Amino acid sequence: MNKAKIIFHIDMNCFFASCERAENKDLIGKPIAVAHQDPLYRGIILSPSYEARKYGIKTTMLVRDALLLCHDLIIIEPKMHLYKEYSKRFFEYLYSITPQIEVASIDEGYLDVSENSKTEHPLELAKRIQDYLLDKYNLPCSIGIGPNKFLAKMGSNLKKPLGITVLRKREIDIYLWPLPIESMYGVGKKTAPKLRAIGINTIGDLAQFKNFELLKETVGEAAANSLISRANGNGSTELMVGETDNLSVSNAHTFDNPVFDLTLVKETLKVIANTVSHRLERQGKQAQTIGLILKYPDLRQINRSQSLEIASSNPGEIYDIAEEILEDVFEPGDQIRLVGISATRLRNAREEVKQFSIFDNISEIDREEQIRKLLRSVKKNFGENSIKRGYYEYKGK
DNA sequence: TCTGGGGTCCTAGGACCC
DNA sequence: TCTGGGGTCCTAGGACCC
Repeated sequence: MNKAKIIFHIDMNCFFASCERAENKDLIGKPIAVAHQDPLYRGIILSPSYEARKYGIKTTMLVRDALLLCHDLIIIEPKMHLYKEYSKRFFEYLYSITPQIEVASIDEGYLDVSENSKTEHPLELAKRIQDYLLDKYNLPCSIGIGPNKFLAKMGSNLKKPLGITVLRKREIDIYLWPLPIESMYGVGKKTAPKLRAIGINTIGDLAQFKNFELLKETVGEAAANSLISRANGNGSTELMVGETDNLSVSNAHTFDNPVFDLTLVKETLKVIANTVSHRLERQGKQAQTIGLILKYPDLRQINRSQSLEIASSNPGEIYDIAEEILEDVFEPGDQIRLVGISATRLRNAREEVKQFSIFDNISEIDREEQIRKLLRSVKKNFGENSIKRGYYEYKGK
C-alpha cells in the first residue's frame, strides 16, 4: 500500500508589492500598488499591498479607479528583474528543504515533503519555512498542506496573509464543500455561471452532482470528469520537478490608441520580432511555428500561425512570417489595439544543428544560414509548395 | 464593465495516412 | 472502386491562471 503523500503549496502574498517593500522599508505600512502607469491612468493594478486592499483595491483594477478609492495610494512601476531575483532566492532556500519542488510560477511552488515528514511534523516545517522567508527576505507567504496538489493549492488560498492551512481529504465536506463554486481552482469567469445555471452553487454541489450527462453537456467530458474528481478531494500527486522548458514564447504591445496605419503596425512588429528572437536564443530554442496575435478595439482577438520548414530563432525570419500573416488578415479600415508574435512548437537549438550535420564540409553556422537563404530564394522564385522539393534537391546534392 | 502581458492546457475540425 | 475505422498532426480558438 502506498502511503499518502504530503504536499505543500507555497504562495507568496502580494509578491510584487512585498518585494518592493523589502527593497524600501519606507513603504512598510503604506498603501502601495505595483502597476503600469501611463499619463491617462489607464494602467492596471498588478499587485496591491494589504494596506491598499483594505480600500477595496484589487488586482486588474484600473489605476484611475484605484486612486479614487485611495488618494494616497503609492504607484510603483513593475521591476520584473527584481521580482525574478527574489524568486530565485526564495526557491534556492526551498531547495535546501527538499529537491522535490515544482515551480508553478514566479511566486508559487509545490513541495513534496513526504520524506521530511518522517523527521519533522509538517506543521512545524511549514511554520519554519514561513518564518524564515519572512525574517530573511521580508516575504510573507501562505502555505497549504494536503495529500495532493489540488488540496494544497486550495488550502493556501484559504488563509492569507501568513496562513498555514491543512486540508485533509476526510475533512473536505467541512472546509471545501461550503465554498462558492467560483473559488475552486480551475473554475473561472465563464464556467462558474454555467455551473450555477444547472444548480451547482458550491464545491459540495459539484462533488455530489448526480446528473453526469448534464455536466458533460455543460463543460465537456474531460472537464466534467476532472471537476467532479477534484471536488471530491482528488488531485495529482506527481510534481513536475526540476527545470521545465517553456512550450511557447510570446511578446505583444498594446497601442495607446488603436492604430489603422499598417506601417506603424509593421514597425512595432519588427521590435516584437527582435524581442521574441532574443528570448528564444536565451532559452536555447528555435520555433517551428510563428503566430501573429491581433486584438481589435472591441477586445476581440485573433491568432494566426504558420509553420516553418526548419525551426528558427532568426528575427528577420520571424518578422517575415508575421508580416506575411498580417498582410493576409488586415482589411483596410481595421483598427489594431494590440499586436504580438508567438513562437510555438519549440525545439532545442542544438538538436536542430545536429540534424544539419548530414551536410558536411560546411561549418554549422554557415550550414544553417545557407539552408535558410536557399529556402527563402526558393520560396520567392517558385512559391510555397516548391520548398519541400527544393530542400530535398539540395539535400541530395 | 472594456484592462496587460505572459503563459498553460483543452477541444474541435480538417488533412492525411494506414 | 467504394467504404469504414482509427490514429496523428496541425491550426484556431476558448478558458484559465498569475
